[in-house]
Amino acid sequence: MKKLSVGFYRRDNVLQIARDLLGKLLVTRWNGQTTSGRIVEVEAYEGVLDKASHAFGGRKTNRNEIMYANGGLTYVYLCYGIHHLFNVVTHTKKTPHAILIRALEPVKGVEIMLERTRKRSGDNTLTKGPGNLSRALGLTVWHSGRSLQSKELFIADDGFVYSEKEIAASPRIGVDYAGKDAARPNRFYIKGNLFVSGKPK
DNA sequence: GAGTAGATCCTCT
DNA sequence: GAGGATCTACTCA
Repeated sequence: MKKLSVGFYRRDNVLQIARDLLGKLLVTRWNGQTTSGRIVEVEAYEGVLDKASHAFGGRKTNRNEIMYANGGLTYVYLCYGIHHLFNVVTHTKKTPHAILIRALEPVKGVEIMLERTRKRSGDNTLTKGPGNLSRALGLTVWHSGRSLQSKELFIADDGFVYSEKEIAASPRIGVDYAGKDAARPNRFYIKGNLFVSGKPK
């Protein structure tokens, strides 16, 4: 198992990176508690060109300035006053691409996730959807702007790969306000995986 | 089982 | 002052 290098995040094709993240392990390690999960659903946000992105048209604020940093950082932000959404910043400086991690398949520390989410049994809602997965891994805005090269928080490759035919693309979720950009097929997920958000098949 | 309202608060205009 | 990259629970059938 090895950490993904910064070179992985700094490529220019955010859609390719999003697709490559499927099957990788997202690992958090704090307070002596290790939790990890395999990424099964992501959404790519194409910076200034994408109306659904916080950085559309070159918008830059205190909140989203992390998107303008070099790839390989986290960008966590609070949505609807309740949910923390975990993103990975990609590309290099000045190009605010980001990838939203929407769902994981729990691998390690399931009990810890249950405790954090106050659930009793490990059903498939534990890390289904960006709000849930952030809660399960203990991610908050406090972690925004951190490096994915640290030992507390990183994405690793354990050699597992999904085949091309297991991966599906679709429009993104919850971005209807983005006009025609809402129809972009920037969401990638594993077909038939129980932890992918939306309606189960 | 499906559809909808309410939660809840930070950020930007 | 409005609205958002969401989730849950409750209603109704």
